[in-house]
Amino acid sequence: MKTAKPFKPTRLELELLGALWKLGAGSIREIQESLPEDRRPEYTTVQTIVYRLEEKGAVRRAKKIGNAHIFEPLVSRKSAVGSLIEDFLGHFAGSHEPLVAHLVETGRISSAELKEMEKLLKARRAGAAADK
Amino acid sequence: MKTAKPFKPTRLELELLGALWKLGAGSIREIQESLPEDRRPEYTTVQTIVYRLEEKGAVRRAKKIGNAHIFEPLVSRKSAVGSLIEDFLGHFAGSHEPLVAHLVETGRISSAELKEMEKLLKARRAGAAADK
DNA sequence: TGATATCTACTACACATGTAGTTTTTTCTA
DNA sequence: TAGAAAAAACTACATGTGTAGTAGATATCA
Repeated sequence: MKTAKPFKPTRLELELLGALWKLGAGSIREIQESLPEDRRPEYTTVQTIVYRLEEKGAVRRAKKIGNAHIFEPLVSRKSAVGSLIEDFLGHFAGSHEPLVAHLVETGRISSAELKEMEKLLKARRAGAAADK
Repeated sequence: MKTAKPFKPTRLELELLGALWKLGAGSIREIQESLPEDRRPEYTTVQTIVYRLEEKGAVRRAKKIGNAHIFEPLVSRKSAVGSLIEDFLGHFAGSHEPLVAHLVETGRISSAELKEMEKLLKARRAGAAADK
């Protein structure tokens, strides 16, 4: 079971994909307007990025309403975020200790999250042998 | 207490800085040759990157041996890696759950590391009030 | 000291990304 | 149906990054 397309979005691409994941699908205008006012690019900028996402196979034109194309995501948040993380971890080939240490030291991880991680870890260990 | 310069290295820059951190200081040639054979750029490529690191204030010419300049890092691994992580976490503004979940799901974190994190977390909590 | 090796300094270039303007087409609306 | 509004399609451009070549200075060795 391969995870299909490892699409690694750039900062802006992720931002727009985030909007699409929330919206489900939407026009350029809708995408643009769903972005937080502080970092909301011009309409044509959003358009450019969406077109690029289309070229990269990350979104597609689902239908047309009036004269507007409605775009829908073709990659899941999970896979996109996964690619990002994998790529990032590449920087730490070997040990991720600096990463986890930093997360903890800067208070990025709460004890609740740690608990959650423990649970996940246990579950993973339990199912590891049966991994299919 | 501000952490001085938040220098965020690129992939290659980090690679070269890594070499310098290991070496302590070194010439372009030494830096180049200390890189793993598989991804070892041409001498001039290393040179270009080191020059850029110099412009960015991340390294400096410490001295000259023969006709070769010896460069030394001006940023610590900790601060550089910290910047990288901070930047990366920006992608996950809000919740880092996708990140930790991914780390665990892909077996990136061992139970030993989790234990370590718990310890760190406890220490942090204990010292939090006295944070100076 | 002259040839050879090495290094520096400079230049070049393609590709990715962020950013947005201009022109053309389509669709409403008075 | 003509003009306005909206969107599409196309073009442009600066910056950052990876990658490396070339020319000229410098050191070293026979």
